[in-house]
Amino acid sequence: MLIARVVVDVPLAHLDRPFDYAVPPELADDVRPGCRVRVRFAGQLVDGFVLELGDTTEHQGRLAPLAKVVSSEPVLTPEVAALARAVADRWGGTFSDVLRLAIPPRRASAEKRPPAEAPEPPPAPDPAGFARYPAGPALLTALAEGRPARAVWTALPGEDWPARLAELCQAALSGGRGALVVVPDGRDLDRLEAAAARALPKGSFVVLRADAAPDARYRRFLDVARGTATVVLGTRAAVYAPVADLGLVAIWDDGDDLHAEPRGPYAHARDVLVHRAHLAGCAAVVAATARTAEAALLLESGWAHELVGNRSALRAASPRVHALGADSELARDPAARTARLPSLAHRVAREALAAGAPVLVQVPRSGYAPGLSCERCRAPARCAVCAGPLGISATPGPGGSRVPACRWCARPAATFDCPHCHGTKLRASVLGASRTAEELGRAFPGAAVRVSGRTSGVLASVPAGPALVVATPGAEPVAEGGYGAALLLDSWALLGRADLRAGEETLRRWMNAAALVRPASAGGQVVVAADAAHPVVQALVRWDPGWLAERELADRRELGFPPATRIASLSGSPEALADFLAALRLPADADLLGPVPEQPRPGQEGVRERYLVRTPRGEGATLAHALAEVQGVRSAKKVPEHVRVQLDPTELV
DNA sequence: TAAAATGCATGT
DNA sequence: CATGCATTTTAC
Repeated sequence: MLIARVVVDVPLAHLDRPFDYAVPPELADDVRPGCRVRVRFAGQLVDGFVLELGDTTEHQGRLAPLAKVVSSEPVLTPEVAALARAVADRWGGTFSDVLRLAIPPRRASAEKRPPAEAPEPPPAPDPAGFARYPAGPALLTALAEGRPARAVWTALPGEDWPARLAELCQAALSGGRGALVVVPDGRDLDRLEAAAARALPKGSFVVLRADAAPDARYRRFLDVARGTATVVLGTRAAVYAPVADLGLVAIWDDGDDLHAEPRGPYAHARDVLVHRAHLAGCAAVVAATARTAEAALLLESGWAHELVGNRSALRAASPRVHALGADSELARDPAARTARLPSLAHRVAREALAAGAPVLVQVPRSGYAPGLSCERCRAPARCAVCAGPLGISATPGPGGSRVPACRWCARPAATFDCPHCHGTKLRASVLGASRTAEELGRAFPGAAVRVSGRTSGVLASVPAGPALVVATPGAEPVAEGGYGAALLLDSWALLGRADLRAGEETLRRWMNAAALVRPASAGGQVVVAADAAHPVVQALVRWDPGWLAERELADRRELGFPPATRIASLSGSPEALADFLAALRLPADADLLGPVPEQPRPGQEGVRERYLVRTPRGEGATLAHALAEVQGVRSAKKVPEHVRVQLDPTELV
């Protein structure tokens, strides 16, 4: 008798295992490993995937028959199934949670198309693009020969990274292997797609983006599953794409928090990618302009080699970076930043504009005055009704009025009474891009001012020519011919954060902006509004992201934070947490930290708190298993209140 | 949402 | 303490 091992699509943790079903003779021709089926499960008809076919079962009782083969298309490949299982285990989630991210919803119409012919592999790429990196040509050769080379690539400032990543894919493809590249957002994906169109044969690659129409999304997924397209370019969910004969996985800007999956089991694209390279025995490239502590650990542990520019190439490519003194007015008072732009920043901007070049101005937040605080005691101003933060939006209200309002519940705050000191006046604690643009317009009359940010719309690029381009981090447009200068005005907001990653994240944002500036030899200058003695500022001035990443890693080791340790965050109501912890069998050397009250999220009710569980890195698997076990017991008992479990969450205070 | 297991009142 | 019926639990 033919038996199908089926993974059913139910979110219950205690049912996270395959179930055997008998294949009725009339379905035997259609059923295939990896295909979608419907089965009767606890009375209900549920969706599932066939993991494998066999002729034996461990199950004692009578096997139920498969109800239906939804489609014969093998969408769950053995390699992806193994990856999904590993990810679920590593992050304490369930297999079906991961599959929901990995396999897009089916669209029957897309399956009707006959599979296209796979294009011929291209020739190996010209290594000239990597000539400035001593280890570059060897990496290309390794990829073309199908060897599992692993690198942390730190791109030189001004690098045409989409072209380089396309060349890495071309190398893998020339050796007959597939490749997978993950980037943070749609704008980066557009650039990568354009570069791939130049370097790779037509039809050999597909672009997977989460915001694509369901039909197009499934069609492209099928191109990959059927093996017609062997290179996948995409955003974070693409780490699970079923690329045939995977030879290379790569990620761009792994420090960008868009790579952190906000849906369970909350796995980070870089970490999934590293797991995948391990399972598939393929090459891996963790690439960025800056460097994360996680990437530093990959180097330190010997898992990856460093791919960095040589000294002279770095000198030739870097802009000149100026920092301000510690006592500068600008460094201390955000409100003084633009209204009284320090003479240095003013001069640098004026010079660039006079030379006919655009100037990039990086500000921390979009909007007009997104953050407000009490004028007297400087405590952050909160909504009297829901305790959400007050702000002034970028778009003026009726009659051009700018009234403070709650950023969660949108209630206008006509009056303000500070709960700490009973002050009644508000001041801007954070200035937004719109406000900065307004003030710069006054400081440089005659210069065109353009804004790129979430609220006002993100620009992909700006033309050469004098203009002030105000952008929030991550929304900096690429300038044709490079920017003449960049002013980094968001220093205090970034460095002042209590966040564990504040230093690393600040350098990442600064470098991503500064990398768009022309080299110093072409007049490119960067002014950073922060104390020159600060290590993050030093790393920028010397353009040494590796040094800062090593320091960050050492700090985390000292403080006992990831990636040096493994930390699980447990959040929920106090009662649910108490219940959860009572059932949790902590690994022997685990610490339990907390509880700390959690900021209520918009639309969330009741008191929530959070515990952290810390274990040594080597105990991570034990911890994840123990957490999954408790989730299983709770789901079997049908405990109504959910406890959110996140392993190595990005935000750790 | 189907079968099996369990709970519970009822009648001898 | 068997029987019938309702409710809860299981999960192939």
